[in-house]
Amino acid sequence: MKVLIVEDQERLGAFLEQGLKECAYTVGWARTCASARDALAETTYDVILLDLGLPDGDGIELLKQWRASGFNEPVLILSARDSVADRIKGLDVGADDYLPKPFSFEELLARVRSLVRRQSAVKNTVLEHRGIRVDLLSHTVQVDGKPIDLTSREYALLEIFMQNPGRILTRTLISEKIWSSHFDVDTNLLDVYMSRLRAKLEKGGDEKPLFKTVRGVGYQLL
Amino acid sequence: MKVLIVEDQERLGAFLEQGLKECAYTVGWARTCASARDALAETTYDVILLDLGLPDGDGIELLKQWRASGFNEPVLILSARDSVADRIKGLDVGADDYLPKPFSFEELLARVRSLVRRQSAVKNTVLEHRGIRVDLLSHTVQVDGKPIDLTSREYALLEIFMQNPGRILTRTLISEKIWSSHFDVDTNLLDVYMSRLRAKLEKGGDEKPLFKTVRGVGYQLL
DNA sequence: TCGCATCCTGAAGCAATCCTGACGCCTCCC
DNA sequence: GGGAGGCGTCAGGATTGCTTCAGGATGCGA
Repeated sequence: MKVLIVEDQERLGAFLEQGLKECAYTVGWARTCASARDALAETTYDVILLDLGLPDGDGIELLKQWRASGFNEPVLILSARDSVADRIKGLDVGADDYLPKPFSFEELLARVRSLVRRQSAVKNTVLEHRGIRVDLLSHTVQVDGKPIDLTSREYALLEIFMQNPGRILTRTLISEKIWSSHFDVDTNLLDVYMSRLRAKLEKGGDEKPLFKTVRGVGYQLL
Repeated sequence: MKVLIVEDQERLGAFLEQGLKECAYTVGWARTCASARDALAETTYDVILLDLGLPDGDGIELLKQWRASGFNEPVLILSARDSVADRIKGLDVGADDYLPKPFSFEELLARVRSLVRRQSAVKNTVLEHRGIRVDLLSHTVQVDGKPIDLTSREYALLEIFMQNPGRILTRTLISEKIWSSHFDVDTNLLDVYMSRLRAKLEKGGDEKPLFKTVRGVGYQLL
């Protein structure tokens, strides 16, 4: 799950970045309108946190342009301006939510979750498949009821598969989601992590393996 | 006192809303599973009234997911299904009470009051977990009956964990609660206090440690 | 069946993160 | 004014996860 922070204040930005990373979001951070545009041109994000007072232009204008050009990811406006008029204006030009500063991080998290959920309609908080349980909120994993320790990379990888059981996921697709856009192709990092996941998830028996390797293409969660 | 009604029948919902409002409850009303999830993500409620037959999913499933993700507000199931099996199923997945339709509003009120009382009774006095006793009123702590001296920071930290045993709490979330909001990210204050807490609370033996550190994320009270 | 491309996986270096003892500053209290 | 205790900072060492690498295994086309 990827979040783009558009915020020029160093402190607040760092705080948000850190906090969201801890919750296993992939985080991008743009400090200006210009770099926000660049960031969105490069990859897609699931949610955008948009501060209004930016050094090189107004966030409202930016949002208006985005919406005009058919861009429809959910946008959550963070702003010190909290008059009703500002709120209405923000929502009018296409923001999905409006959070006045100062806010508690907990509340921000709740709203981000709500936006993500709304976007992907019936997305569950718990994914279950072949005895594997992934709790998207607490980021915990169980296999046949037994809790399994995964590192954050391993978890991210597993989540992608659990969101798409049965589907063949290409290496590029996976790598892009886990290691952000410009991923070095000449590495076997993905292989290594697949190996670790299998080691941690697959039970001893000679059952059907969990992951199928599709040569030259990617992997598939069976 | 806040109550969330999850009910798709317009008539009954309106009736409940009206009745509860008259009794000075703050009332939220969700007509679908999806909006119930949103509502809970946004704020906390003191009691949830949950109807089972919802247009976009089963209430039982919803409740199961909530409980799985560590959500523990009291839930009162309202249902036309009243076989003993249904009752057991509901209570099994974590409902606190079960009220078969049709019911008198009088009775509903009584049960809501009872749930609120039960919860706040538990909430306001003492938290206990793995031999640790935290008295929220006097701010005193005991481990296996022996009183432990904690400084106020240490106590605040412990209280947060005791309010959420088993849940992974991110560093940002904790820091935000203990220190001001928008906490400085580049400090190891939290680490230091975790270290102090462990030193004071964990007993010599080689038992399961009390706190688990989740690298890059936060800590968890086991 | 051979040879090549691809994949698997253990080992090891590296970097980030975490732990913890030491210390200085501050406030409160005597 | 002096002492005690709490708070926050710092730094070195320990730990853990991330990444790279290399050698072997496996699959696939010729």
